[in-house]
Amino acid sequence: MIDIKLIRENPELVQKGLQNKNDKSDIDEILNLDIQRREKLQLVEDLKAKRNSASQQIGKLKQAGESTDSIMAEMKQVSDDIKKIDDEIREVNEKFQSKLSWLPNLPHETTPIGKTTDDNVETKTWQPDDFEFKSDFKKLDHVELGKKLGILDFERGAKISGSGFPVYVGKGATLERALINFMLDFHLQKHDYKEIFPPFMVNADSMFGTGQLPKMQDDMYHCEKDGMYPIPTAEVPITNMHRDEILTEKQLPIKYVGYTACFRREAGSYGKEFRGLLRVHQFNKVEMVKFVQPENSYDELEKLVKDVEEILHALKIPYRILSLCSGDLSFAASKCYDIETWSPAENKWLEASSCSNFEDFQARRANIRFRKKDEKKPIFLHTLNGSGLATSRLMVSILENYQTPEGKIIVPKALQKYTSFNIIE
RNA sequence: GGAGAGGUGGGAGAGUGGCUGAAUCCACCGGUUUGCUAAACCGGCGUACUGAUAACUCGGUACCGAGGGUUCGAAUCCCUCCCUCUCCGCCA
Repeated sequence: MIDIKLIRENPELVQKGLQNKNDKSDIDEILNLDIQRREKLQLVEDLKAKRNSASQQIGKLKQAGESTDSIMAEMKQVSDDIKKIDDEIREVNEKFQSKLSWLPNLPHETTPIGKTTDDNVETKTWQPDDFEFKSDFKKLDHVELGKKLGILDFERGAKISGSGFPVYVGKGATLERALINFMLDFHLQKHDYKEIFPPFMVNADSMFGTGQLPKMQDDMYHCEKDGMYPIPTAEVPITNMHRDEILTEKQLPIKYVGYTACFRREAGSYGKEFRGLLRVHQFNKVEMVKFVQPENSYDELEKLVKDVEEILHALKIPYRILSLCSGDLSFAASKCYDIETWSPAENKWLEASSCSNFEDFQARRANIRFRKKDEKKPIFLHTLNGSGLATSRLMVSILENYQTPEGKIIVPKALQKYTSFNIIE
């Protein structure tokens, strides 16, 4: 949520930021509702003050045994007026809150201005020193490899659930599990995160808190009967752990890491991108979430990216980092880095991680604050998260990069102690 | 799914129509005393919205699980919903 005070004080700045984010919302309408709302509020609160003091007086008069009929009749009228204005306020307020909840976060000043993915800025590329994968044989893509080795079964996934629900089989399943465990252990042991294993379904308040609702409604699965949403990312349950809480300065920064399955409808994105594991409805992801003091959040974002990079260094997967442009930023983000891993068969980069600073946007929605020494009021903290990483895209890069000319897969060294086999054939 | 009990400030817990934004205790913060620590004593201690002020602050309103209702007036009475706990049933 954008601070209404910022909109009041600096509407041009907010409007500009929204435009840079390709958002067409009109600030004037919100400001107008805000004025209406405050005018009515003042009116009704004066009446309530009047009623409160009269009521107190009635109490005293009654105790003294005096008549209260005329004043009670007068207050009856006041109460009726109050009820009417309160109804009007509720109506205006609902409209106001709803408009406000559709506004995306504003881009940070270091976020490159741009409209589309073409405007994203590459900040780094990396490949292992002993890059042994560039040999010149014809690389099979992950779908062919998966079929040939019997480790991925898309047809049966489609039968039991639908397209976009892959089945991992045999050593494929073990490799997937190894990858998850490796990444969790790595972040726990090397980066000092606390592990969380959250629910995979959340309520609407949680979805609102992290910014999925109301705007992304159609991108999510929804169990209407129970009002539950299967999570699109662990960011949602983990960030909402501290919803409506006031933390202490000492507790910060809080660093959580958790594995969850992720569920996405991916409405309207069928086509070539959907091939194999490239875009699926259910995938696995290890996610890092941080709660930090505002002045530290951009340092923490850089550290978050480093944490992701170290995983890829250990796995020896080539990658590049993009600083997303304003137009490509997600709804809640102020700044975001995408980390993309190399797929030699697809001959392109695949987004495997996204590291974002939401500043206080989510904290406002989810009402997450902390108490700071010498500050009278609790302060909204900053939240960040990053995938560390999503296994489906990573799996594509692993299979394709680690294939041999014979069509076997060498298990990356870092994963071998988790798989207990070194090769898939 | 059935039956019962309950939801009050950071925590424990009082309060059954006006003097209660809420006793008391604990925690926390500041101070006094004291070799240090502790103890004791004194003081402070919710949040949001809104208005005034250059600011320190001051005023108004709201909040006792949520939403409605009754009433001049609701933590307190009524209705609906949600959640927690106990027992029974079902179940991985």
